[in-house]
Amino acid sequence: MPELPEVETVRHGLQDLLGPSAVIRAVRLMRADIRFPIPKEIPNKLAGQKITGIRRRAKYLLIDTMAGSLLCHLGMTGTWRLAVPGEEDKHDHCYLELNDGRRLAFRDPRRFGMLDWIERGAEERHPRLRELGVEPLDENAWSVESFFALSRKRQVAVKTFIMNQKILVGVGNIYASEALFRAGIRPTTLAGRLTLAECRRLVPAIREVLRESIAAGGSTISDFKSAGGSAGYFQNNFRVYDRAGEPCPQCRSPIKTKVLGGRSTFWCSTCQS
DNA sequence: AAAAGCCCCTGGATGC
DNA sequence: TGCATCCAGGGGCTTT
Repeated sequence: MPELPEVETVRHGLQDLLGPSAVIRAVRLMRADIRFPIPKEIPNKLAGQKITGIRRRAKYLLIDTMAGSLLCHLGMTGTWRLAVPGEEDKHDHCYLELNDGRRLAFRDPRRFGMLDWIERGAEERHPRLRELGVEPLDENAWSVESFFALSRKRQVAVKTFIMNQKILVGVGNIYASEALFRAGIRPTTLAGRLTLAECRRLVPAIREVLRESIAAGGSTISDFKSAGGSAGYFQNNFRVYDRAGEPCPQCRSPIKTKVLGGRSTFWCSTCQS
């Protein structure tokens, strides 16, 4: 589900829900593992801690306290919601019980998500965070020139390349197709064959589609919701994703689809060369 | 080092 | 209504 805009939407929603002075009274873990084992010390570490901030890094959420951070990846189906009494679910894996009586629930039916504990100051040593590429919306960290340089000699399709979290973070299967359409580049183009001119279109196209989606509250497919419970509407703005056979919004020729690197891919063979 | 394939898991949509 | 099949926002791990 969640690519950068959705994770950012959840982050923002959690921040609004929690406000500046939320305190965790207790943590309940309902299972020992989801994708990976959930550290058993999380309840002890978090009990009594004030939440000092909610951050996003790549597709990860970090719930910060003075003791350390709860690291969370939403996988495909992970959600954080304010729990509604009587709506407990078998896929609720973790509850954060707040001092004000509210309960935040982490629910993840497919269990592709993760929860981990990062001791304060140990963030840059975390094995999952250490290997991540640049934040595409960080104007200082990412540029056309650095992207062009990184792509040299890479024999992988550009769509797979921009979804590689070690290169740049946050772009998943939806926004990869959308950004390449906006840039007029075929998903199957080898990354190493991108011209500088193409990179000059692709870098801003990635930024543009991510920003637009964040502004729309992300894309709601199936049941994605922000932590505050509202749905995003960027799915209404998809130009090619999940539109196989429909007319291209620019030229009316039918949108094509094929599986690339195991993921459904959508493009216009007239507008993208 | 880089690329390709397989795998984890549940549930919804579709077809018979 | 039931059952089988396919597909889904991700990414780690193993093999080539």
